[in-house]
Amino acid sequence: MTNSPQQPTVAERELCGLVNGLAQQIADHVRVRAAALGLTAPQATALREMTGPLTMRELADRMSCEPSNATFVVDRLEKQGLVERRAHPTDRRARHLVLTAEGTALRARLLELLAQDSPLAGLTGEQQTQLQQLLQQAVVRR
Amino acid sequence: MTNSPQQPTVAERELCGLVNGLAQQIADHVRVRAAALGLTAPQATALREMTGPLTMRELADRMSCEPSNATFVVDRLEKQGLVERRAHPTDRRARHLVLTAEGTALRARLLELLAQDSPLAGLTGEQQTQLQQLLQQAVVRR
DNA sequence: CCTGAACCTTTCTAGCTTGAACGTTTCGAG
DNA sequence: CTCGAAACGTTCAAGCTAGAAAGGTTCAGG
Repeated sequence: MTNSPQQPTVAERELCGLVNGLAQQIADHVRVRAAALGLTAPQATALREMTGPLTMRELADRMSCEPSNATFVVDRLEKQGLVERRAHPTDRRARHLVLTAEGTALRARLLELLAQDSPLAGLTGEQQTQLQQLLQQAVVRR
Repeated sequence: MTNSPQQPTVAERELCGLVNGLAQQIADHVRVRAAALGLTAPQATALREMTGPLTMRELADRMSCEPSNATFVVDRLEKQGLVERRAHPTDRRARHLVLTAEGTALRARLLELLAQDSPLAGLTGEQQTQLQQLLQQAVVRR
């Protein structure tokens, strides 16, 4: 009513497509680097997010997925001996995920690979900062 | 030479996470609206992109997925009587996807639902334009 | 004409993802 | 203390996704 009567929808659909396209581009980037280490893309994403001990729920949040999916991915990582499910020190409901020695080593190699040929190389450092601010504002926070 | 020396890697990982998080947020938005029409999220995305007759490859590109996946999704839409695979007028290798009357009607209702409660409501129109420019530059074009 | 490279689509397999249901544990209200 | 609501993680079914392989088609060169 106040202003901008009728052109939001078209651009918005394009915008969603662009976000999705870039996310896909990032996922592809992770996929090929992960394959070089015998990992799938979700497994690599999980490993990348393991900056320290996490609960399943925390990992799921970092991966932007459901907890049931985190269970699936961690199952695979555990079978490969990269992470361990330990008892949580203060909450018996929760698990404490920790990297094994192998997991820590593989994660270091993964981070090296992921740092090469960034999927965001088309943007300058300043533009990346700008993008980060916009995205932080767009993402719903709870 | 290729990149700036100081703070690229840490912020970049966060940036990728933000892009993925927003894409997930958009997908969730589509999912709930689509469910109200008896569609899944990928089915709704395909329907949304059917602005006119498309080949399977063109649809896959618009959905940012592999052609084999487009085959899967179109199979479902075809079973529901929403789209038809016709012969392509000039290339016998390709299929010509067209919406049925039902498909056209359902697509109209879908677009209405998707226009409500935008997942990008956290940004002003100006910021959305800014975001669009950044994303267009970031997405690899072939 | 013919041949090979490239393209369009489909099939198949293996893996990913969600949502609902479930058992366990925690926490606060009465 | 006891009860119920809520949280954590897992299981299961149904559906999505990529990648490799294969059949048919197009096109450019020889």
